[in-house]
Amino acid sequence: MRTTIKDIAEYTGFSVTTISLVLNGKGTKIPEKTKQIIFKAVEDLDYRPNQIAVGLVKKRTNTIGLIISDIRNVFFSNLAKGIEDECRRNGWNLVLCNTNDMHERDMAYIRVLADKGVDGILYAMSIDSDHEKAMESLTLMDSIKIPYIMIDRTFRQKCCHYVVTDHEVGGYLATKHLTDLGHRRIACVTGPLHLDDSKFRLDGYRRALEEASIPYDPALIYEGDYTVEGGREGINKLLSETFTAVFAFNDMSAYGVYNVLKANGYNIPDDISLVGYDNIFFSELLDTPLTTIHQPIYEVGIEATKRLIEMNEKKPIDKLERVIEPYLVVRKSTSAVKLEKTEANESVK
Amino acid sequence: MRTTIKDIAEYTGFSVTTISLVLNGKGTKIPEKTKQIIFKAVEDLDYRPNQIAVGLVKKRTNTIGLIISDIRNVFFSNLAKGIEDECRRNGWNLVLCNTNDMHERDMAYIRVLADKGVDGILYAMSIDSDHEKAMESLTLMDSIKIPYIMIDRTFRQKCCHYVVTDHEVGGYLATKHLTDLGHRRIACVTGPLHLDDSKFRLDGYRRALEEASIPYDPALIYEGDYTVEGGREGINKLLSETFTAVFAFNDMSAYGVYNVLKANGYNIPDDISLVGYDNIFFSELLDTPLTTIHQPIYEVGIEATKRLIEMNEKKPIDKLERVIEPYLVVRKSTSAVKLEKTEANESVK
DNA sequence: CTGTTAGCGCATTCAC
DNA sequence: GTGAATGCGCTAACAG
Repeated sequence: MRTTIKDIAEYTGFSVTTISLVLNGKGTKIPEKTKQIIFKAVEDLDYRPNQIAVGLVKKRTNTIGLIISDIRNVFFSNLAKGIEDECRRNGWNLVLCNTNDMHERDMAYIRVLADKGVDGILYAMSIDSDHEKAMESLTLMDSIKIPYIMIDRTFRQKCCHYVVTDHEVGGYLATKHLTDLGHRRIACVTGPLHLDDSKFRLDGYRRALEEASIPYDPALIYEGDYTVEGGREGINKLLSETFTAVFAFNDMSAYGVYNVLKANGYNIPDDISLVGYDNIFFSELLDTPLTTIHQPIYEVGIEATKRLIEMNEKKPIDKLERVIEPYLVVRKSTSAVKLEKTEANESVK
Repeated sequence: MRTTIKDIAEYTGFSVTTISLVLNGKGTKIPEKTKQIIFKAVEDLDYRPNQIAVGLVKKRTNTIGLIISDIRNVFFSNLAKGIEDECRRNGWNLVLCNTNDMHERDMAYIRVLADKGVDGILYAMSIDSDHEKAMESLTLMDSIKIPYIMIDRTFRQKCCHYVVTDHEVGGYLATKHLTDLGHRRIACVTGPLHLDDSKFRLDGYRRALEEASIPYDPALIYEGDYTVEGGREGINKLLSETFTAVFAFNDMSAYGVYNVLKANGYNIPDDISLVGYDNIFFSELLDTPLTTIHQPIYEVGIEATKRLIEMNEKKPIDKLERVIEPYLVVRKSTSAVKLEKTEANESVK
């Protein structure tokens, strides 16, 4: 049996209260001698407070719940690492919940986390959350009265705390890099466009286009799903159009584009430039290292965790709207557009 | 305030006991009518038992602790996904702990998990655990009296439950594939050799060599650390030797080898064949898709979780020694050795 | 300065 | 069939 506070009370002869007091640093007026004895006993009996009991009375578990779609997604595992690192620094713990992008699981996990008494939830909404579903899960979140912060994905129709990267700027940066290189026909493999992040990246894309006086052509836009397979399908569809560059809305779909392009004999970047989004560490390992937008997602995890813990310390919680800036990482998959395309390509071979 | 069992007792007029009884399916002798009323009240008041209170009295939390080095490692995130999936199916939860391969963190997390009252621990020991440290953490694990299973990495000097893949067979398979292709000089970039898994893969390598009557040459062995950087360093050192194939003990270091080899103008597989280990999803996305050993690590997660949950259900826990077989995945990074190497290479160019 | 008394929310004997 | 009493291990008034 685990030693309890009672055991060390008997062992020392002091009452349970005294023990609790000194162990929680509230024994201001307890003689040094008594403390010594108690600490020694704690040492001798290897006593550690049962956190379940502590949690029951304090209504605090020092635990955060993380709801994401799939930890195997490198993007999310980076996020999770940031969160867990910050948790550890503060003596907190992390409960991991994968929803596989199913809204019902969002709902189920929110309830479970509430039942377990977590002190906060970090929430990356399921990809299948349309307006109604998003509303439903956020209403549930509000009803359980546990602080929560939305990460990565937002849902602006409802006011809530969030820590995100600036997807509009990211989309802009990626596209501007391409227009700066002279590209005027830029295809897009987006993510699901009912998601704010995808929507914003597309906004950024359009802004960069406008600045370069390039008309927006819907025929160049393929709505993907952030997967390698989606990237493959997208570029296959897109290949009937003419373009000199592709902007994939995440690195995973960029890999799909990359594969199909190379398989079809295209040279990257000589024939077609490619820029991704996320800066997954694999991207620099490709034979043609991928130019991409770096999202400081690890930092998002840290920041969100810090704030969530803060919310548990002090009362005043003003609206948290933290936007972290992404930046462009130029590697080998993009180059200036060839003025006389066909000829240029020939000369390369 | 959250509704408690007391609330629904008052609401229905029945006692707390009765509520508890029917909600836990132990009200065999309670009239259907009463049950109906209670269930209705639960519905009306949206009552859900506080799991902290339940945990305190039942001494069960239905929670598993997972100790790994770094969730960003694709290998571990696959493992974690398997674990969490199986947890969810059983109504359990997962607490994630990253140790960054630091033994002291293993120790700290083991204690924390015990304090939180998890019902089981899945433990992948820190990479820096030498004999003494391994002994220390396993002794601690034993002392806290919580069921635990070692995953991926074992420590055979001490008897404990484990679920692993067969590293010896994996090493054998990888090497045999190479010897079958005619390679006789096969370089190795291993993992830390004080780890059982690396040690066993090397054993497998030697067995395949013996079978092919190839002498073991220590000069071809570089002890790496399972990182991309380690792979780079390893191959740079090894390049002074002659060999026609490289066996990297995990895909990450294979990427390092791959990069350096290509950067130095070697063609894979024409000049040098390369086989990795792990079958990370990224390996098939390389320009030269990597031949590698697939470790069913997701399945390891599921299996380990199942057994850990079982240990909480029934008493009889016999020694668990589950070994899951890996298999070879042949892709494009390996080919038959060229008989007249130099000449053959020239003709390719 | 320290001990007594009450719960936290729930499950579980044991009576009625 | 149902309820009152007890306690899980701990913290926190409140006394003294």
